[in-house]
Amino acid sequence: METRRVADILKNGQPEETVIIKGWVRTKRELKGFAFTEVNDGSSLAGLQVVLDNEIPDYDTIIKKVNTGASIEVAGKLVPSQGKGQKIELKANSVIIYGEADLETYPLQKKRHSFEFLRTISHLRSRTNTLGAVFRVRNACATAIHQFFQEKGFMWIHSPIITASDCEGAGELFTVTNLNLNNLPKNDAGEVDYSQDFFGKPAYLTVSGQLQAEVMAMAFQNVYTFGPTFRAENSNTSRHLAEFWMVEPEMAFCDLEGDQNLAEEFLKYIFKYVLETCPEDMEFFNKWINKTVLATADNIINNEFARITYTKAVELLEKADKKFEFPVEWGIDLQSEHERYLAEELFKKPVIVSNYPKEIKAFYMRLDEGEKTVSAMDVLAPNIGEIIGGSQREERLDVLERRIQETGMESDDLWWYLDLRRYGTVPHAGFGLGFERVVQFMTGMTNIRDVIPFPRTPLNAEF
RNA sequence: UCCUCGGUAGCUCAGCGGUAGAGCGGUCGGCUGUUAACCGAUUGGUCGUAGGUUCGAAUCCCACCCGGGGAGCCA
Repeated sequence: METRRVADILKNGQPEETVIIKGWVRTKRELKGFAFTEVNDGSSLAGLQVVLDNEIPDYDTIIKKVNTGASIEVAGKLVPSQGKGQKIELKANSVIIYGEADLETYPLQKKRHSFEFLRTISHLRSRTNTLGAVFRVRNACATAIHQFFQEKGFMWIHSPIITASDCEGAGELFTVTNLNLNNLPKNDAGEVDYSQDFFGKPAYLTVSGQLQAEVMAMAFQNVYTFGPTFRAENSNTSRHLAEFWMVEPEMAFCDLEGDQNLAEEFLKYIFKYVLETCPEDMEFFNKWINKTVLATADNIINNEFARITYTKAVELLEKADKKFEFPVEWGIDLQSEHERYLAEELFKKPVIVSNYPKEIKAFYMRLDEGEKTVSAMDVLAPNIGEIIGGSQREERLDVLERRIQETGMESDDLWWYLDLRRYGTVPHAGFGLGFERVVQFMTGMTNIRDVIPFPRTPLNAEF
């Protein structure tokens, strides 16, 4: 007989003759001669209440082993519940114990734990309500991303995880090598001789798939990457990971406005999708984690994002009735406090800021008329800050070469990137989005380490 | 990396120079419909690590390690 998922049983909500479920015991309430237990199989936030009484075979031995954390299989009858907390419950006919859990050492209790503590038991924390809900939402979010792009005819492309050049210059890189670190080959100058390394030159974990996405967009028009990205930056914040997932769409024949339109449509789509597919989990976050989660989602879905230029943003900040730690003037990079003011206090919704000074942005962003600004845009979200960063790319070979020089990049490494402008260049644009930040924003979780199953941060790679 | 707060029982914390505490959890007992069940009893500690001050240090000082929050960098 087929094993049923608890989510389906609860959704159906009807009595049934015989049902089998498999899962992990969350709680047991033992009375004289019978017991209630809640079994969770990961399919939903709510578990199924199972009633065990001394008519089942081996009741006395089984009841001692049905403890929080134990894995069991229950066969029985779905009946209307006499209690108040649930519509139906499973009256067990028989129970199989797969694996016991020693209550004296099992670290998860029937009460709330701090997220800090749960991080020290990442191999078990997914069995808690909150982390369970987070990872179901994370999955829904990933599904929504693929569905959004696939529906629009974007091709999912697989950018390399190992790259041999630090093209974007974004942050510190992790080196990839198979040289013997205890006996490094040296050249005449006493430096490490990478010609003897696996790739014959230094190699790194990717910090962005953007340049490769541009390559593929020059053949397939609309593409996106969705995969892991690495930064060896020593950042200790609630918004940074050394290993995180990034989504990077790239569109040929597209300008900055089209880029902004896609970003807005994209965020609306995934919020809508998650609300529709994980209503129970979202209610949970709204109740226990952050009471503005549902209102925020509603705000995203039903309002147009504000769109202002950097120049306008600076104007607004200069006349803001608020004292900033970092003073505002045209030319500065916007600080966290400035971004927060715009998104949280002034507009109270996501704000797209565009056309930043060229000095504070990357070399590949398209130079605007007047050559003071570039066609960049950031989507700033309340409580999270920058959630999306994108731009129209510089498609003009001469301008791009000039910008590479100005920003001190090594054009020899970029020969293939420049070739895209030599052969059939087109205006194109794209953006990057930190996947975990979207999950954070959506769930209201304050620390990014709690929205990825196995967080990688400085000094932390245990699991 | 910087600023700041913290590290005491399995968990969450109180104690802040003079015998190491509470709640929860665990264990045992009670209870025929529980819902983080309830009631009673009980168990549980190198006070992050190493130095120093003191008659005496969980408590004061110093260094280091680890964690939270904020900042920088960014996604």
